[in-house]
Amino acid sequence: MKKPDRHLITSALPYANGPIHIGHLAGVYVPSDIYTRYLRIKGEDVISICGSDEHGVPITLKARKEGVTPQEIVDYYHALNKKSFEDFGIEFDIYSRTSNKIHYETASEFFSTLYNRGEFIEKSSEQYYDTEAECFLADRYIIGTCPHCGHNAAYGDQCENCGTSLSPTDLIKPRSTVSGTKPVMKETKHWYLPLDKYQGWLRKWILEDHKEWKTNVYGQCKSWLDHGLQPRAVSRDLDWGVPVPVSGAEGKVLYVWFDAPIGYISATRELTDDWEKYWKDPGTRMIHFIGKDNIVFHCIIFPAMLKAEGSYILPDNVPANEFLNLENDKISTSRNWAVWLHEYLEEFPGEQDVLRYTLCASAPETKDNDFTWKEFQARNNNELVAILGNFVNRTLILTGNYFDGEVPPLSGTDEYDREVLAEIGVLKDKVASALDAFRFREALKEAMNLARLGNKYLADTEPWIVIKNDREKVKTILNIALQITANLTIILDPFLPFSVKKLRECLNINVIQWDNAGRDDLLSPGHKINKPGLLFRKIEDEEVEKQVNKLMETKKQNEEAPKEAEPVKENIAFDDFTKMDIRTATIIDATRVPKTKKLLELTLDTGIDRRTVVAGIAEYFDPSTIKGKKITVLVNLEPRKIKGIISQGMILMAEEDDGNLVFISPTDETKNGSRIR
RNA sequence: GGCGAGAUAGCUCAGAUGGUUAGAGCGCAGGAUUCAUAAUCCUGAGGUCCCGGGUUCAAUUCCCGGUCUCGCUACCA
Repeated sequence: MKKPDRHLITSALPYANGPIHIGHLAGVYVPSDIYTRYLRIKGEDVISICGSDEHGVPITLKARKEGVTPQEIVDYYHALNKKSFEDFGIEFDIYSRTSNKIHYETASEFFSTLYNRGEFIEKSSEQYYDTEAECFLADRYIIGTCPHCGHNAAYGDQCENCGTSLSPTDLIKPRSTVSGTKPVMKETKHWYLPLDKYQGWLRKWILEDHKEWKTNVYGQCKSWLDHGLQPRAVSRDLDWGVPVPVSGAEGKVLYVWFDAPIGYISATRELTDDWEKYWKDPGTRMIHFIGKDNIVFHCIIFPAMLKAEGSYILPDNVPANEFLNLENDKISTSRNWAVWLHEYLEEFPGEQDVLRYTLCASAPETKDNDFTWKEFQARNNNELVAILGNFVNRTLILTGNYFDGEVPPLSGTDEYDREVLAEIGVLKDKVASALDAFRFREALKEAMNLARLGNKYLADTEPWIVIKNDREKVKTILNIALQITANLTIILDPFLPFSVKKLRECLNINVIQWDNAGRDDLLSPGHKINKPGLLFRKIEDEEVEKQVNKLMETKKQNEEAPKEAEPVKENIAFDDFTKMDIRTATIIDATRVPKTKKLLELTLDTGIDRRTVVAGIAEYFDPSTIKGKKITVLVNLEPRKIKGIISQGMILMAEEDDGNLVFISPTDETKNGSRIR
């Protein structure tokens, strides 16, 4: 492979509606930072780009809920996250944001270029419109009754109660969250990027030219390509975002998926006037660091955009990671189930490297992985303290004790000495080839093996015994141990920048470039080292217990008050109630509806007749166990065809907080068809 | 339901274009050692390589079918 002239590293733009947590770090920012630092210490031309993604509906919703403007929301999280990254040692060359003027300009220009060239399709469709607020309603702005679970505040894209994904037209009794009124369907025009047009070259570019991409990435792309790509809307009716730069497009903005990746470009423009060199010169190698939820955008959609524009380079690789769980549970911002970066930085001051190390050592590279505080403690105490910190400490202390802190000369090596010295170079190459292939866990393990090698070397040569009758030999031994230590400052630099900085101070040396790793003369004889300080401290049981308790407390709170009390629906007239004909009934037969996950076809004896009802309860009940069950049923619901079966009525179910469903059954013996009122 | 990824030692993961005893780190057990934050070093125990078929002289590896986990997607009360 030809060596690139320069590197452009991008890290997924974090969405500015919440703080950064360990899942973000392990999946995206720790690997991207390690990779960037690796290239830097190799002396490569590299820039690392990131910033806040500040548009999109969720931010407008959060703003509305908190009674502030979207700008205030993004200002808050942008500042918080920017500072957290800085404090954590994630060294972006720029951490920009998509509400910047330069981003508006860049995104508008990008759109206009494609627009003028006729790359978009214009299409009109009917969408919900709020006549009072005079605006179109994004899916999330519409709430109504969930057709699945009856939850009366389901969003137009998803019901948060039962997790079902919806479209706004599915909602029963939709209402606008803007004005509270009932929205009407109205025609609106949008622009679409015809992804299908790029299907051919995407297929070749990914499936043939990039077989080296990670299997999860490659497989996901193949799946999309095999399904066939569809045109995708690039605009939305919303007032928060980059306005569509076309006359007659008032009240329309660029869809956030279109504007966000352009954020990489605008951030680069903000960073340097030379930005085109990084984005348009084929000598640049672009790498996107992302999580698995972003694969399709970075491997298919953004490249299609860049290709359509024509003057940009395409990514060379997209090393997407899987997800990180926390103490056996999915990380969730809304459930507060996370280790937040800004909190970690406060609670473990000066210990950035411990988290960097843990997250890298068990990064979700090939499959989802679990973070536990116990493992965090073990990694710190058994590896950072016991292997790395300890080796460095004993070397420096021995040098202090025997040679008054001066590097002794290498005075004659035996075969074992030479083997050990040679091994340094071997390990360096292993670290490099692992990093080149984005295998960060393996790279870190090999880097730590250098410290292991040091410990073994000291144990085998026993300078504390040799000193008694062969001082010359001890000079050689400690020289070698010190050379290993100096090599550690190079090889560990990308992973543990804070500790390596401390170590350099102890050794009284400056940054040494990567290519020098493997050498046995990094420290010259007579060089004075400083008094050693400990690189890492042990983390006590109480500290991790405290963290676990904090999580347990969160869990408890979630269980006790898992939901906001559901608002009581608006009052209805007694007549409305009497319109409903609810009866007791018995389930006579139940079978699964083929090719569905949730549906059961029930045959009921309602006392009036026998009828068929389709119910979405298959996930909770085995058909064979509910036959003969006494239940209640709404019998005069308008019949509806579901999966080709006419459903005549609706079973009444109580839904518990965890989504579990319970039949509403009479507690005493009741004749089928008894009316409920 | 469709698609993608995964399933290997108590835990986290490597690995083999099929071929003697399947590896590493941590944890565990025993030993050595004391320069070092009781830290290190050595040795050892631990695996029906998810299950069932098939191909083969030989399968944990290839093929077919299934189970479970995660994700995307569809259908949907």
